[in-house]
Amino acid sequence: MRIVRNRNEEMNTKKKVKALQTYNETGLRKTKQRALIMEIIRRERHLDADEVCRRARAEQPRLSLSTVYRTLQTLKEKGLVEEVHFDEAHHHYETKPASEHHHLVCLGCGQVIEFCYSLVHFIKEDVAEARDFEITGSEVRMTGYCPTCRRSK
Amino acid sequence: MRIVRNRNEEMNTKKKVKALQTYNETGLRKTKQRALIMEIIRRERHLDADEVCRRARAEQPRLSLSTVYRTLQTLKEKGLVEEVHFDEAHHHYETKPASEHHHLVCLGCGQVIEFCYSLVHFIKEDVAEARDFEITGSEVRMTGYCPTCRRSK
DNA sequence: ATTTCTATTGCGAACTATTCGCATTTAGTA
DNA sequence: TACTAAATGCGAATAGTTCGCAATAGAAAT
Repeated sequence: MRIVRNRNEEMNTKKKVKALQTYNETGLRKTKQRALIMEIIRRERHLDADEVCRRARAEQPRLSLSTVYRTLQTLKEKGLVEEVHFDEAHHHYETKPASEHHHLVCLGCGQVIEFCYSLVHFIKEDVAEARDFEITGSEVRMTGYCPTCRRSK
Repeated sequence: MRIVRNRNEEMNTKKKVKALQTYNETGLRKTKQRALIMEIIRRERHLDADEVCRRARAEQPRLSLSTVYRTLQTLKEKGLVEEVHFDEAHHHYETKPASEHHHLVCLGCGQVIEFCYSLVHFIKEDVAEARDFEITGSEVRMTGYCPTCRRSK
């Protein structure tokens, strides 16, 4: 564990409120890189880090892949971005959605469909109670074949 | 796509039946390595490749990590093993369970609890119909904190 | 039991995803 | 405008996984 000495933590209440109004209430500095990354994943969902970087470099050619990773990590910690896990051995990212949703992945063409299901929330509450867990996240992923890919098999 | 020329495919029916009785109906050759890997993941659930390899080497010190990866992959294709995805950027494996189950992971101590929920199956059928997908797999994962870890926070 | 055929293995190198250290730049203050 | 710490870019390091290939070893045929 390292000690995080965040500017905000040292401020008095009045200043803190002011600070929190900058950059989307996160207390993070506004940078072109971060804004662009945020914009890209807001526009297109469940990209992986490399895809984010490639898209971003169209506008900021010198953007570093490390920065992309660091930024996604930071935004995830701030709760603005969610990491999703498909079958692949790397992560995908998306802006935190208003309503909880889940993923249906076609193994043929790779398309990802998002779907909502209030039952999932119910399961979550139920599991939390049954196992006495404080549940912080849940992810439902289904894989299969879309109509088109099924036909061409 | 490469052409798979499997011995069994060339056999006549009579011989084929005989072959299928060897090594658990899979048509795979019986090897010490494969048997050991299978035994290890049957005994202990959701290990990752490296953990499987370390445990196996207690008995077969020269076992190669590549073999572990290849074997898990093969067994997965044959439907004997399932790959599960936690938050980490690598896979975990378990023998295919009799009944579909899901995972609850404690972010504090890392323990994994398996739970069953027939509702999940219902959701699966429902999504399949609504989106016209042939669904081949589903995975539900919840993360949070167990009672013990919650107390020590 | 011996031979034959090819699946499987071990090894090291290659590859992909991710993180880290550090010098440099830059946003937000004072 | 100057100061300070956050954020960036770069290249190296690490972790997980796959690949190529020669050597080994199951299973079928003799």
